[in-house]
Amino acid sequence: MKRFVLIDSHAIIHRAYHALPPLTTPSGEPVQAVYGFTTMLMRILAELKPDYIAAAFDMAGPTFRHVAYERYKAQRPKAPSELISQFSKVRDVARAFGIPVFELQGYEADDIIGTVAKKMEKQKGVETIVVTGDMDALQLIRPGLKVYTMRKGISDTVTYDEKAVRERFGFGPGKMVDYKGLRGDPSDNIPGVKGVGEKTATELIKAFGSIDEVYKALKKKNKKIGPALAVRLAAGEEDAKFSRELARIRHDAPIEFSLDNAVWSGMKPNGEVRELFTRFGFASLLRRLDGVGAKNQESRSKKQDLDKEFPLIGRRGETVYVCDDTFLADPPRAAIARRGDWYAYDAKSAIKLLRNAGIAIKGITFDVLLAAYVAGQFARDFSYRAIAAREIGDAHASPDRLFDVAGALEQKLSAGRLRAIFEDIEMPLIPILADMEERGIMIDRQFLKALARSVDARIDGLTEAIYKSAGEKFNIASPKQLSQILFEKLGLATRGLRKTAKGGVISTRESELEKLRAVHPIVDEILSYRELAKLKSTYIDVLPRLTDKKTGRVHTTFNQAVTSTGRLSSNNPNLQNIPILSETGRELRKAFIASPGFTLVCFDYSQIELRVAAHMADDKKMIAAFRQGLDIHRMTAAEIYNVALEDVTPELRRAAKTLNFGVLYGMGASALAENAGMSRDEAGRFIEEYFHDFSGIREYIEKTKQLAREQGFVESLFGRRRYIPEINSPNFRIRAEAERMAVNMPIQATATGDIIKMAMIAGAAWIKKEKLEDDVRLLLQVHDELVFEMREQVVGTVAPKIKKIMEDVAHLSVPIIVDMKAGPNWGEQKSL
DNA sequence: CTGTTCACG
DNA sequence: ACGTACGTGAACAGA
Repeated sequence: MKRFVLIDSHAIIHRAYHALPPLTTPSGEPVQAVYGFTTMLMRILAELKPDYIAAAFDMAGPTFRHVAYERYKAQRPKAPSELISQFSKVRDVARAFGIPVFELQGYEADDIIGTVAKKMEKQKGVETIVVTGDMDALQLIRPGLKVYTMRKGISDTVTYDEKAVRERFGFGPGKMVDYKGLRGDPSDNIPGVKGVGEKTATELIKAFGSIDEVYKALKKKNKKIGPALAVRLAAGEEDAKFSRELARIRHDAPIEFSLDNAVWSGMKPNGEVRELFTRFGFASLLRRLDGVGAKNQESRSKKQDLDKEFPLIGRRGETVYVCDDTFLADPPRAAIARRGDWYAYDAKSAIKLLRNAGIAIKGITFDVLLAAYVAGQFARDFSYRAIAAREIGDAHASPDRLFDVAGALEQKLSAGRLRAIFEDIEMPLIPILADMEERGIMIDRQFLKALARSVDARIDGLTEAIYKSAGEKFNIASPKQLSQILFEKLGLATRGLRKTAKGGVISTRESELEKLRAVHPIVDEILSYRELAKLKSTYIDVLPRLTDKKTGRVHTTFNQAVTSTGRLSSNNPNLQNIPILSETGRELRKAFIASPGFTLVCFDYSQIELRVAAHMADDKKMIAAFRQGLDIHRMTAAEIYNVALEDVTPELRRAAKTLNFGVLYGMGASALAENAGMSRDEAGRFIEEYFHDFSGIREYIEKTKQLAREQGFVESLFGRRRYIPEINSPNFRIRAEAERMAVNMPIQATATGDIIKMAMIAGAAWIKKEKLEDDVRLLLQVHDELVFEMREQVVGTVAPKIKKIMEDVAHLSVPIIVDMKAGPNWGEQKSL
């Protein structure tokens, strides 16, 4: 089977233009779209290895769509001149590569694509792959035609065939135009039916198959279409049909096309390409050009001199600068340079990038990203550009100025104990996180699939029930529509209900709906629906997509420079907020499994924040309680209610627990009342009593606020800082908010910033010392919890040791206790 | 692109 | 009378 690659240049150019930062040639002309197109082209050539290739372009001037519909793309601002100037450069690149270019006055690139794709239908034995950045092309998919496009940015690519479209949308490629006709597309100014969004359009197409069938059903008063939706559909019939035609890619453009003119016989680095790359400043691509075709994989041995293996970008005395393409971008995604030691911006990314190339880097001593994060000040933006702008006044500093940036930050780390936080905690954590990310955690996809089916069935049932209770169909996921149904149509009482923050609309959040449970059966149904829909769309549907097909593992990214308290955060996917409380949530956790031969072992710090608070506040009563191993919530309840420990009821304990945590965050009487289900007065007395009994905590809160006012920042036990300039704001609300942050930060930072990170480092060091790397692997960190997988036979000896290391990593005036649990997966864990 | 809601610690 | 409990990431609606 031969392969024909058809490039939608226009879409790629737009995508690259928006996805990449503004890169320029040495003479200052914008070229990021050209760069993006070129890297994409080179990747396609390497990855897809085409036998035939062609590129379609737009031509300036109106197209038939403009003639038919004057509002078409009217709202879209005219392309900026920085983009327009890049179109011809991209054409030059395509020509220099020897790729035939197709364009036609009055037609867009995708119409040319459609036409060529149509002609290819008859061509047997040739598979067509359309490369684009535009989901519209999915309508072209058929047996023998796939679409290669980008999920986000330009490097995250995905190939759609018929099956993939069905999985993603629930219907086949042939239905895409009908779908878009209903849904519309704001970015193309395609109206669609007003009031019908992605979800409703999907449901309609799934149920009826096409716009025409939807309207036939509407006329026959099909029960699947509720009254509200029926009104919207009726009003939008013309729009729907017209939008469908706008969305339809044409396949009758008058062009001559023959495969014979599109033969690709491989990349031959020629003078023309070289000349262009030089002119555009594509230094790294120029070097890569030499590698194309000459596949000398063995030369990538680990011992290779880095200078030879990686594109140098400079040398100054003893200093060597290394980079790859991500370093050349502006700002670079990662950077690394050598001056005796290794310096880096985002060392974790650099380590992973180099590792993928078969090169192990050890001994990175200074990460500009983390230094800037630890030095903190008032900054939130830690992009290379922002840091460079702050530290050396040059937002466009190239990576070879890393040392200058590092030098400036080096000074700032002299403040307080910041250097220790940086050198002893953040820097050593880097390789540990890199390992965790690369290792990933195994997912049981069969299990997830089964769970998806059962959750789906329950959602369908609830949807039916809700429509029935409401007397009409509506979008349950829309707070606006839901509010309208609940409070207008069904007339549920709104007294005492909260309004939303900005819109002044009555809130439909869970804590409000909770109050209406007894009033109407629909409330319960909605609550259950919400829970399941959230679980499905956020976790169950997403995890399989992010799971590596070959290894069956998901790889999160731990961000080390985001939070204001020194915590890590996790994204893509976020594995720090996997449900646990609800029954279905726990079910989901069962999908996270240990590798074959391994057991999942979890260690969590028991009430670590409260223990840290007792220590930092030096609160005698609380310290005594922890030392005696008392149930702290029970003890709090006994104290403030003035009852004996054994007389504390579960209700009292629950209220005390809310208070114990609430106080750490500066909770007020009204919030406590709301939360613990008591009156405001009662809550007020409760808090008063609390501070009377735990006077150390009260004094600590006052002292912390005072300190924050005086120095403008607060500190963790180990000297991590958060600057809070708003602490002296004349605005009460802002000041109060700042005070709560000031009180909370030292505790949260000490417990879930410093201590757990120190434990990770100590644990990793021990594992290494004992040469247990193959048997014991840290997989996840969830703020006060570490998740390992351990080979079954070592659990008995290793787990107690890890527990001990975690408990001994810091010495407080109260014991630090770690609870251990183990099991075959994350959902079924038994205490060890 | 913002607001709302909700998952976790 | 009010938005008053801290720290995150993500999906979705609607403009």
